Amino acid sequence: MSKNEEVTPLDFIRQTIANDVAAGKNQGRVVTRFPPEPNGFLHIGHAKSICLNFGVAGEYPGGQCNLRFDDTNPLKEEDQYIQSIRTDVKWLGFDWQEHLYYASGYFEQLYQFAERLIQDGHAFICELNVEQMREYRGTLTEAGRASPWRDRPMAESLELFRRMRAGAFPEGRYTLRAKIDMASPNINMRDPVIYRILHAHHHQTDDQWCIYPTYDYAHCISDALEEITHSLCTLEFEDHRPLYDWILDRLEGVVSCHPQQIEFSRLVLEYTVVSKRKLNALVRSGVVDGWDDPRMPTISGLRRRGYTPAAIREFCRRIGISKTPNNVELSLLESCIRDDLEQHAPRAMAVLDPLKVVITTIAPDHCEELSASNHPQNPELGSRTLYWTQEIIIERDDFAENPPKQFKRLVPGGEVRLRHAYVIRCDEIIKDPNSGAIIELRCSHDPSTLHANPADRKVKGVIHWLPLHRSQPAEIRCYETLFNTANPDEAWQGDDFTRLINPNSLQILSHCRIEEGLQNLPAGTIYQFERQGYFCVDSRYSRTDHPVFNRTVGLRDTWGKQQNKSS
RNA sequence: UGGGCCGUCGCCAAGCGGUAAGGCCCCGGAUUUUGAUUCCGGUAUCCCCAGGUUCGAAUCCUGGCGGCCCAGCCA
Repeated sequence: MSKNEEVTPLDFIRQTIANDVAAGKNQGRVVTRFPPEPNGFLHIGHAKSICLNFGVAGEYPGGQCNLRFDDTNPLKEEDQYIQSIRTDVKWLGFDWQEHLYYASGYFEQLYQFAERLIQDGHAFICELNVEQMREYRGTLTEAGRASPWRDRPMAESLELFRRMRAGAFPEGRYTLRAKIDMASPNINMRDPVIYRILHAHHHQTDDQWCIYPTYDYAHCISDALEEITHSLCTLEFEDHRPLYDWILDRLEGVVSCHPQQIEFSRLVLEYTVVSKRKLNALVRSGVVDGWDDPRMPTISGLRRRGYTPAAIREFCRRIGISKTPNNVELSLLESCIRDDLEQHAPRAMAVLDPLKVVITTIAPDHCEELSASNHPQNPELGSRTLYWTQEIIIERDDFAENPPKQFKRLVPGGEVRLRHAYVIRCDEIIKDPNSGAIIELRCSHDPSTLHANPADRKVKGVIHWLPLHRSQPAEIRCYETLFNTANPDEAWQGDDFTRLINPNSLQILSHCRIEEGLQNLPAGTIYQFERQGYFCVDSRYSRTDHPVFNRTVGLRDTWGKQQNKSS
């Protein structure tokens, strides 16, 4: 490999898997799974897991990644989430092929295995209620006490378990517990509940069941039944691995596969929260207009904002996989979307805050067709026609009556180039006699400057513009971070999060103008509005007679940065 | 202060006993009809700290310090 080739080193999980494959473990197969619970929308943190699981599987011939809904708690889950999760995973560019599964699809087997555990003396029916169980569990520093039902005869537990399934008892009356070790320093091993009674309708199994397995019990067995080779999950499940292994060890001979669980640290992204509870609170409070609000870190929010699957995948590649507690800067995400859009987004012009300019050197009925390329580096994106007319508009802050140092735009008596058009000189400022506000500029143009720079002088600035009458009105929505603090998760206390909300997170500019031809684009279409940023047609509010664009991300702005520093 | 895990540049992150990759951010400079892009160049004598082993340690050992996770019949 040559020196200047970029080499992405394997993360520790990929190293482990590569070693396993090389050693012929699992007959060299690589099978992973992405196991969301259908109780909410997928977010950027899930994207990390999706990219890892599907990504790794895709790196091996015959590699496979299952999409499995971890639907063991009917109280929290809904079918609509299943649909949105499928949509989002596909949109991200991944394919589970025929491997779509549900933990609920294994309920019968799970039940049979539970009977087996009881028969083997590894599980018992307990009658402690929630409070009692908490008491018996002990604390982090003190061992727990055995349940009085721990030594219930096997046959009695089995009988009770069967009656539980038959619906003979109310919720909470009994639980099935694994018989492990109440003195374990690992609280997960203190006889954890593996089945509970829930008289609830399940979105997949209807009313077939009134007992449901817990995550710890169902997850490892589901993995094993699917012959997962590497079960990748986040760090908070590290303490559950002994239980994962314990259950599969007890079922050896009945379940032939024992996947290896490996944990990695979950994504923490500046200025965002991803807990379902908090995301939900934002939606319910009306601070955002739904799960797909462009300020939300959900996949659907990012999509509506204009983020591309490729950019999100690249982001996940760049953040890497490790066990280090992390706090990724937003600038990394932004860099990924800029890199993608820089190459692919066609260019156009839009004026967000118009200032009228009259070109005094051409006739009122003058309309000249100018050709403008759609991408400075990629001619394949073609070109379009711009109309050079007497009345045009420019961005209000591209003119300064009293310019700051280094200002390269239009100033009284100064010249500036209009992008794809001529060099103009500002000859006169028209102000509102009452307010003193600038309402119009009168400029002359230099006809020799269309595709050439003047020979005798240097014009340093280039600004964007639009013909007043041959442009269209549009609404443009500019976003900032939803929160005013980089670590909203820490700052979030109780449910009073309103003080954490950035009042400028959404700015609606309703008097913008865009090029003709941009008012009837399909939702999601992305353009770069030159000198400003990347914008995409909003999927909820945009209509032909009222185009709405979302600013995905601004262009890198060294001038603005400089200004901020000096002010 | 029970158990588990983690500590390498502002933020991610390689490194696996042979003398600190890369990306993002940042700072210079060149090119530019986007103050964009692109392009060059700069940015850890040091790897949480202290000892030790070794010809040689970010990597091994010992002891500290700091951070995260766990006491749901959630996942």
